[in-house]
Amino acid sequence: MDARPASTRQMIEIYRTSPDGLANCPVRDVVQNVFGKWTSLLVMALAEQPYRFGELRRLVPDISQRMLTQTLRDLQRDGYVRREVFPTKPPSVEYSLTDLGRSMHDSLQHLLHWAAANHAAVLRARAAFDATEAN
Amino acid sequence: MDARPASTRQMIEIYRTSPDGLANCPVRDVVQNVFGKWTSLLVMALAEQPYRFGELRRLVPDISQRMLTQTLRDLQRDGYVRREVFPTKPPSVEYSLTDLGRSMHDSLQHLLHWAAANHAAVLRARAAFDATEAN
DNA sequence: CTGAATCCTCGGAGATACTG
DNA sequence: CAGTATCTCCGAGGATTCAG
Repeated sequence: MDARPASTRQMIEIYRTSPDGLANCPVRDVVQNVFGKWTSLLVMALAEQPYRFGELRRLVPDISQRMLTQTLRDLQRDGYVRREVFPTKPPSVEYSLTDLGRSMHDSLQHLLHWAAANHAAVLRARAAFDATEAN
Repeated sequence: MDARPASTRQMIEIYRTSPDGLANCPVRDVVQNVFGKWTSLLVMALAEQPYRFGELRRLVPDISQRMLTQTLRDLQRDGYVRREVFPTKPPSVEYSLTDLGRSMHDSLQHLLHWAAANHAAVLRARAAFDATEAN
């Protein structure tokens, strides 16, 4: 429809023409998993440096240990995170980003920084919307 | 902590030091709302051109009309989408991206394209993980 | 220290029917 | 045509307890 190489139109077509309808859409399959409640935060942390389980737990105090375990496992499963076990006296496990994870983080960065920079604008929009909606 | 202007470390600090803990974190507040099941798809569609309600419905056949209404409303509330009502004989409503929405879409693009390009790699990682996990 | 196993809650999301 | 109103279901996510 237009000249752009990977146009939004093409992206929509990818959504629409995926095997089992939209359920197995490639883009969504990836993106949805990136937007769990804790995923982006952990990816950001691990993009900075490798961390051990307990370090991540202290770094993100609000996460439950169940969610930390599960999110790390999901990230590992999708190939974003590497898990290394060191058989020390109390066992220690180190998590780090793979090349795939680093690559994904680079693309995610744009949105994260945009969000940080434009949060105020979104809040203003919300307040204005709620105000005009209240009548 | 380091030289990067908006470093991941700073991003993590933004997460950690937000008013009510992580609950009202600016970054997450924005990002979470962008990753609803249909949000990115609708933003992509509207980034291409304005659409009317029924057009969006046909463009995304799998979405229920309830979710279409609700997602569009959420997008409008956060200032990403403008809603214009034309009092024609059968009323018609047109949705289009605002400047804020277009700006957000530009940042989201990177991840969407990354997802489309790297979906195969993720699938391979998953298969390998599940294989070694099966024993 | 690094998890696994259970139980429970809450909200996202779908199906269906009705309305200006 | 463009929505609202209910009902329901399911799974993400949390709290707690147990284990290597």
